Amino acid sequence: MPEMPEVENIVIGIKDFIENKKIVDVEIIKGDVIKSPSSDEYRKLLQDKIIKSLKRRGKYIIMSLDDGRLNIIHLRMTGKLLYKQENEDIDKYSCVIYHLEDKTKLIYADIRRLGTLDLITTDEISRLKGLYTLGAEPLSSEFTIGYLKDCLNKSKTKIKPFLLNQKNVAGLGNIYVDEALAISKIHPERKANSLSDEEIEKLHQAINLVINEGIRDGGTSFRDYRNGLGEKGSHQDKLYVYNRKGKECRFCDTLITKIVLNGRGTYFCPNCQKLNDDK
DNA sequence: AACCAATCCTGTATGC
DNA sequence: TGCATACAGGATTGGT
Ligand SMILES: [Zn+2]
Repeated sequence: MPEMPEVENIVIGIKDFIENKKIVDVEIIKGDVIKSPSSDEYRKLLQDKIIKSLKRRGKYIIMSLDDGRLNIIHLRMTGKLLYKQENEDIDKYSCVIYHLEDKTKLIYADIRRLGTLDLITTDEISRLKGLYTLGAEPLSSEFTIGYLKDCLNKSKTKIKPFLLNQKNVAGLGNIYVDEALAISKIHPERKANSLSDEEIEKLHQAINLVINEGIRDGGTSFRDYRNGLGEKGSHQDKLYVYNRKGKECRFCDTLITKIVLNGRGTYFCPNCQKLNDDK
């Protein structure tokens, strides 16, 4: 469900409410989302710990505890992190509830339960391969045109799967990749290493643009996404191609096409985003 | 090493 | 209505 802008909004929205608060109890309803350690250990290790910080890296949420451990949360497709008063009703799909010292609670809820919770020490981070191998963050000083160009030239795959690979750019997902390719007018099946310098520059700019606007709009809410306070985002109203099959391209009025690429629904304008002979 | 299809899981939409 | 099928903001696994 959530890509970088959605995760960023969740973290920014609730961090000030939970930082420096003590976890008085951990209630485990659906323990299969806890990947490590065991559910019992997870609960015991978090009990009476103080949340020192809540941060984001890629699509991961990193909760630091006062004993140095890290509670690593990944929402995958339908995970939510919700902050509520202790007397408020909880989501039907709640999996884990962190009860805080001030009569509030943080709830991990997940319809499909594809999301993951891992409680680790700092020297165990390399065990979480997905987190350890993340590439540069959009909008960061590390994410330069040169960085993108180097990664692209090392790749033999198509540009869309390249951008979905978190080792290249951290935090992009299916929506924002299609949007960035639409804005930079690049066909999703182009080979990553076939892009011209001009196209790489436009793509770099488009990635930063869609991520920045996604964050500013509070994320994209199609069905499940809500921020940490249960509010919808508004970026779904501004999309150029994603989920717009058969609708008019906002640049040229051609109808948006949908294909399946590496198992992911993929939207593009067949007029603005042409496939050259270098495929 | 790197790519890609299958897989995890449940809910919703669509078609017959 | 009932049932089957496809599909969904993702990442890991295993085969090639
Ligand atoms: Zn167009």
